[in-house]
Amino acid sequence: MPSGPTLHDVAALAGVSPRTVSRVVNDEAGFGEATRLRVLEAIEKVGYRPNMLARALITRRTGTLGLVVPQMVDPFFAELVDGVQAAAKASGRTMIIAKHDDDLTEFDSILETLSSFAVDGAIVYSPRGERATLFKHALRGLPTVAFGMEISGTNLGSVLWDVSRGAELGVGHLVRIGRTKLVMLSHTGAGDSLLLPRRETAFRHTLQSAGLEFSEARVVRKDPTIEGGRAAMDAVLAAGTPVDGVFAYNDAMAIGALQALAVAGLRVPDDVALVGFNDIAMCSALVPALTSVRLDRAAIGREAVALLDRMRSGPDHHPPVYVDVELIVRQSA
Amino acid sequence: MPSGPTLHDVAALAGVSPRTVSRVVNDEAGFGEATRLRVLEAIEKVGYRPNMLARALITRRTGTLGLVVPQMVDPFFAELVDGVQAAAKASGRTMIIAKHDDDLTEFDSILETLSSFAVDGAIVYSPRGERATLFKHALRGLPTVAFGMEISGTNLGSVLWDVSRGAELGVGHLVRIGRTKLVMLSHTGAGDSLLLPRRETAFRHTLQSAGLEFSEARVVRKDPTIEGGRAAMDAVLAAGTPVDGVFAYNDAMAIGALQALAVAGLRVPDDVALVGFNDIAMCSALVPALTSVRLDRAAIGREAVALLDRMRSGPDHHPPVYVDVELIVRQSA
DNA sequence: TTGGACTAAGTCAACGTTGACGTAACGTGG
DNA sequence: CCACGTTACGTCAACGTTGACTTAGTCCAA
Repeated sequence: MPSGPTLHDVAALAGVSPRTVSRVVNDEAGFGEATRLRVLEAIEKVGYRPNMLARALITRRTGTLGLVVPQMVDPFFAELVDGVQAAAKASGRTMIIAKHDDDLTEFDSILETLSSFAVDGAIVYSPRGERATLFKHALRGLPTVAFGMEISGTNLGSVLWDVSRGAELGVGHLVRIGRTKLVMLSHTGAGDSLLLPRRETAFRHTLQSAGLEFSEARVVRKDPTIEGGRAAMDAVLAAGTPVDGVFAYNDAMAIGALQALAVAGLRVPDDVALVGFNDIAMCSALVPALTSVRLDRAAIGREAVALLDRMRSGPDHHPPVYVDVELIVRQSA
Repeated sequence: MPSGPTLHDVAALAGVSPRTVSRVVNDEAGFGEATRLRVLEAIEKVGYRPNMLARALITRRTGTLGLVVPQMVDPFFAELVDGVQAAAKASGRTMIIAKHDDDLTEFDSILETLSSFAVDGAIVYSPRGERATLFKHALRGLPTVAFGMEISGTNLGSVLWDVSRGAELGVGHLVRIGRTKLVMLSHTGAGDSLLLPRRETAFRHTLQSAGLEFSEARVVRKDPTIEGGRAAMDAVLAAGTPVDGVFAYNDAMAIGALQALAVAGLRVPDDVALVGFNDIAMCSALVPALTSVRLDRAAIGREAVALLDRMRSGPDHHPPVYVDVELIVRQSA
């Protein structure tokens, strides 16, 4: 692995000092036009590229952000990654993406690695909402923005979406279109302790404020996957629970419900209306297209990057940032 | 952003020279047991973490690999990323992931960035199979493994999967289960020029060698998406082309076909058997579960990392590596 | 003409680590 | 007890860049 040409090589060729080349490269002031041209020509000729390692060693800035998510196979996270990366790119930064598989030890070591590479900040989806690790690295000097959990402090901020309101929107829509026998397909939720209960609570509240019956039998909990959704829907049908509207924990479960309903010969939305959560891209490609609560991933990414910027220049404490949710009505409800 | 404790801080506390601390940290030889313990204790006490930037500046190694893909929202790529990352982790390395959105300029600048961060190697899915950019950066010293295209040279290798064989497997299976009126849902294929024709060619060859009719009307080309697959299948049905077996360009198109067939009241696999390509995770969650040609993403990742290792220590030229494909038979065919 | 302000450079050290080399102390075989 | 190898360190420079400071020259107003 050759090291490539350095400032010195360029300087020698252009007949100036390395410091001057550095100034030209970084577009600082303090050089003449003629010099600038000679230097640029020399840079071109030797194919010089700045060594980020050396630069970062001094400046302590890399122009790089770290993004840490549990996984990327779930389209929700894939699209979240996309949104954050778009925002990072828009602000001229490179992204390092890593995943922790919900493993706390790995999460810790990823943050360690990011720190040792001197990323300018980290944007993370903490495994099971874990907080201590976040505080630890933030205190050591890693500016961090957490997703989906309310947390703030020195070097630590958060971006959230209002899950309760999203659930209200979804369930409210089912009520508004005249559905009265609602069921929620929820998830067993070992992790995600922060966000899960809100959806169920909102489900109950919305039902009650609409004067509709609520009972524990109207919440079925399975894995938050297609198979889980199918199993949950099957369980509802097998139990003979009357149902004309379904609110799913996420889109994957909604897709599973769609399958189960099709197999059972029930039409969507005629017999049963169906609302998902997250609005992954696939929602619009389903038959019938899935009504879902949208989280604007692009906005989330922008807010996270913007918050990181504010944290770097502003005072210690920054309040959590909330990103709007929105109901996208399609064919399924 | 504080810089954190350095070797010097540890050295001062332990009463030794920084060089000795460095030796302990890197587990080189040349220090006594008592010293080792004192140093470790001091490291613990001050919370020392090595600065990767400084280390990499000298050693020219970062223990980091770069992975560059067109995008991550397509489950195929998401799972590919997963496979590569697992392999990198298994060999003790960190991954930097970036996406280029099929933009050649961005691809170039990503490779530039990776070089300037001194990654130990890059694993890339080149936009539209572009080669020149790969050669350029490889020659400049970035060891690179390309996916899905046959290329090799100094610092440059490739990992491929045999698309033709995959297509033969898929189509052959349809023939073997007695289907005689086959259709291929292909894609319009601006990009992917290398891999696309193979599938169609294999489709034709397999048909012909089974003594079945082939005509251009039996290949319909649309976008490689769910919607594209649905449109393609609709087109086949609308044209009245007799069909009892469908081979799709990828799983997304197969899912679209599944939808179109359901809407048309045709049963899968009874009326029409269906085979996808890639075997994304969702295949097994569909109803009916989708038979698909599997590319082993974990194996692909392992081979790519292994090839990179061989390239770093071996001679200049390494032949392309082929990863096996396999037909996963489920309910749809 | 002097002095001050400004411009266009150059010099040197430092960032935190490791490579190359030096050296004092100790052990060991003859 | 001397020569020699080995162990356990220490010293110093270097990696490629930028921060802080210096310097030489120019321009202009007083």
